[in-house]
Amino acid sequence: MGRSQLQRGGVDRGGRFGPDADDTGCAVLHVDMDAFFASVEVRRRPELRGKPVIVGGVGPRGVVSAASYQAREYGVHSAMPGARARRLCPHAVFLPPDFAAYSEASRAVMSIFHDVTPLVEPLSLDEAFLDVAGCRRRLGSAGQVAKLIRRRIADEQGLTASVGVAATKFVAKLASTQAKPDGLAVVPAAETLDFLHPLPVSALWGVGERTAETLRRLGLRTVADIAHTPVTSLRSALGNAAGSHVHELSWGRDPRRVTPEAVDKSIGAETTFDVDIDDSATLRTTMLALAGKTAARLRRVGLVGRTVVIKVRFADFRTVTRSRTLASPTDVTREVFDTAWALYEALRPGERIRLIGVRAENLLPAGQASLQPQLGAPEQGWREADRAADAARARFGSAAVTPASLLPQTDGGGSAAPGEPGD
DNA sequence: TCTGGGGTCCTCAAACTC
DNA sequence: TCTGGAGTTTGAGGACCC
Repeated sequence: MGRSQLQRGGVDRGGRFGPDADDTGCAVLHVDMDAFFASVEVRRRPELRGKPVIVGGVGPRGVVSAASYQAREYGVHSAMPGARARRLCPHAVFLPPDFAAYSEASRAVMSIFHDVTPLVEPLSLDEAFLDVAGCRRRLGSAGQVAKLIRRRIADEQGLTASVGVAATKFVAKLASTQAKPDGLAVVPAAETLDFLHPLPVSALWGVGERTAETLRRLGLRTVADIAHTPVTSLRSALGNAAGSHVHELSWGRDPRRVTPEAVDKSIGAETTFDVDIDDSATLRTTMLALAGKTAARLRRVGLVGRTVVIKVRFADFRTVTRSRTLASPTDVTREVFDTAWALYEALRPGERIRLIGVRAENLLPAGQASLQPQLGAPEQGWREADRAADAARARFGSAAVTPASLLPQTDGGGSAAPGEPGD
């Protein structure tokens, strides 16, 4: 999903880069499910087949999470505000996201990948890289493996996927975008630059709206333009890392391997209020719920965080963050909340607030961390309370344990209701 | 047009350490 | 003892991705 609409054209899907192109030297597959969330909804409600279906965009400030190809014909795409999507396609079926269903479908698709190779690197629920170099004797060339995977996903899951086959991750990803929907594109290793150079700069990974505008001001419009610009000029325009990065990609150089296990760098939760608020009690209650959700997720995956970050977005969409690094890492709701709230109190914005968020960074495995209570703080008691609450929730459901301060109140204010508070 | 929620990575400045 | 410089850590912000 995402940017698929912006880099079409110029590629001959049936010929040079079609499903039967020469796949010598290609070992990387990028598999991307087509309109995944919308397709899962259509699969369980066949009466929606052929209709514009939009997942997300249902609340007053919601945005589109996924749109079926019928909805995309009206210009609807992901990340578009729901109100705009409704104007463009008023007869579309709008559905709230059901992440449990999408996760289940994702697990089924990923298990097909794991039947093929252990070298699977998921990027999100609906896409993954696969290294199929070791499959040749058992299953055939990369192109043949791609066809097999597409067929199994269709037969066993009733869903369609697009697959890109190339020598590198980055080119495989571009190829799958070109193949959409329900297609297969193979970029022969020897023809990588012919594939790459006509594409717009925005096709490059890491080039978003801002960077594309900077490059446009330099007169750089295509990947070929970037390739033929001195890397020093790119570095001075974009910064060292980004300048070198786009220059390397423009020559098809991408040394990253397919790496199966990714380590979490941060875990957090945030919520946007239906209406901007300045009521301290609502903010505090919401912050407690977000801290609880964050700490519960840390405990579930066995991690602790050393740095607590809060994010505050004001009514005018300005966003600030504040962070504090603790003396020892934590997964205790109370400690996450106390730190987050202290950061908020120090900020004391005095403006109406649109969004707040809590995040834990500098993560490490709970087993490796020395979890020491702060001076004077009964942390052990809080940790035990968290564990008991986790156990109760596991047994009786997420609503089984709720801090008193999160029980329904009669005042108005925000409508945020993040799940899994902690205490 | 009016912008979600989950993240990663990079840059820069200031503080700190050696 | 003071000082400067280099390297590291922390904090904040921004761009980007799905």
